[in-house]
Amino acid sequence: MLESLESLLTKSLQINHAKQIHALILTNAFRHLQPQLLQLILKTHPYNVQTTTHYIKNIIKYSDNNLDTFSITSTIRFFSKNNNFKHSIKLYAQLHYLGLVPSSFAISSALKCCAKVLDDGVGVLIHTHVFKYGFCDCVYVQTSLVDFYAKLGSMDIARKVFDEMRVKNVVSWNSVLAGYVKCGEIEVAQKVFDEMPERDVVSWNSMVLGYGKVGNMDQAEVLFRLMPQRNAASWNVMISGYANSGLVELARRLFDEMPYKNGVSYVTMITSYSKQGDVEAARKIFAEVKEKGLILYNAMIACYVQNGLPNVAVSLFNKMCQPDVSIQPDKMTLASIISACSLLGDKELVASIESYLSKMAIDIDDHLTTSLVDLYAKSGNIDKAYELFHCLQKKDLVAYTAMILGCGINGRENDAIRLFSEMIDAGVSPNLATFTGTLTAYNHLGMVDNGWRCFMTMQEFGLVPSIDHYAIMVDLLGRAGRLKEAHDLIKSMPMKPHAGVWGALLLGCSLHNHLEFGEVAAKHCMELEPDSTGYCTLLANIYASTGRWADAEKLRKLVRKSVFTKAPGSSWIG
DNA sequence: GTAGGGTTAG
Repeated sequence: MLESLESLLTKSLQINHAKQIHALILTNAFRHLQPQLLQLILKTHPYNVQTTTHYIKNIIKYSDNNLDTFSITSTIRFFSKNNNFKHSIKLYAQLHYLGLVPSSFAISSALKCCAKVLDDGVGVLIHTHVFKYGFCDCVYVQTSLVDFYAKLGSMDIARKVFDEMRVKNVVSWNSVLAGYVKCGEIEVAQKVFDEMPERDVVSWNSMVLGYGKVGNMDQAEVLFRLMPQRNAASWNVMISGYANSGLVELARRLFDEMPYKNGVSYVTMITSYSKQGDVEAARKIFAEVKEKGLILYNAMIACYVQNGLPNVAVSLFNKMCQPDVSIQPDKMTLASIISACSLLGDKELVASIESYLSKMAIDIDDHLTTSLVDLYAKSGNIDKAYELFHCLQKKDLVAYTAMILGCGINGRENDAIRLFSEMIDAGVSPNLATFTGTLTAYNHLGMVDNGWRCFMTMQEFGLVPSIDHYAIMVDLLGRAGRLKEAHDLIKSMPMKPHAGVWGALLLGCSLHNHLEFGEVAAKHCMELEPDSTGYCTLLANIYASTGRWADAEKLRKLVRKSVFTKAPGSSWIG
């Protein structure tokens, strides 16, 4: 029986056989055959990826560590191919733990995964194995090392490994080239490109990408026209290059011109239009695609969320989950949907997302955690937000900003300010949103001087205050009665103040009964928003409290009159 | 080995 099962295992490539044998082996008696079982499953693919993953995990779990290098390597490659990089890395660690000698395949696959998830710990460990097990002349292993360090941004090490390679192929050259492109060193990349003994379409694409990255689309275009052959990636890097330079029309022209569009092309166009705020153009592209995949849906959903249409995003999400479409959302989808929930304040949807996360065993990474931090903070559960915030592997700009804003709207201004200085100490650079949150906190606390100092540090971070930052500062100064400073700040603004800025000054004036600036501010407000009566009322209050009763009454009459004449649709007079 | 999707404000 045992013998026949073993020979069956090696011979059986039929899917139905594979399933039967699988069932048999799981009945305990044949545990020792699990390495072969793994091979069988990986060779025949009797299940879909999800089920296969599930079984493989179980087989490994119950294998009593009797797996061999070959089965583990195949499994590492299976996980890697299905974007399950963390599992690949874990398995490589297990291989090492079992005292098995890794193959060149295991090493290069595991390094690839480390590069994908930027796991420098395991990656560097694998580098020591390369020496230990003597893979110094294996071009695949060495190239994976170059690629790993290049992706990590450690170009000096990548270069060192590359220079020491005795045998190099075009992929090795492309790896260093892509590394220099990635960190924006286009001159060095150009030098590498010139030195290359052989170039293929990937080399050319990297150069086109590199020039696009540094904003030199002219040179990118020159290379694009010059390259001996193009593939879809060539067109796509040009499209995203133009899109990232804000030249969406040129991107679109190439998109229309390209002979064979693929999924990436559509997604690139949708994302470009999304960044431009042109939701309708993005939606048209989306509608054009016949076979819609997960990434396309993700791009469209993100577009809706980012452009203030969370409800549309949620309905598209619901559509993709329906049986006739039946696309499994992943953590990217969920990050956008959580953001939508946060904007909508939809408690029911939040509950269903939470159960989905646990049911589908979604890998909750820092990105996803950050969107949850924002969600809980915005919905008032600041303790839970804090808890998740502390669970983050790496607290980045977005996480700090979400937390600072969250504290601000939950009355924890002191926490917001503390988090701000914590983030600066941690070497994380704030952006405009961070300052919005922090300045708002100072504003609520009425801490004028600290707020002012904070405002002044914006330029140290290379930031130009937006109109809203000015509005917060005017509000802060105005409430504190420092009306001249507020007025001076408005006059110094490089952009035209909107009604919110003047309104903040007017509010300050009404709190402190300051007529001179109050009249100036009110005049601007009424010019900018002639339909709004609130400004008249504020000015009338100033008149009244400074004893100018006649002016006050005149304005109030005006207000009453306009209430009766304006906006008939919303008026009870009808 | 090159190209595409996610999180923070308004």
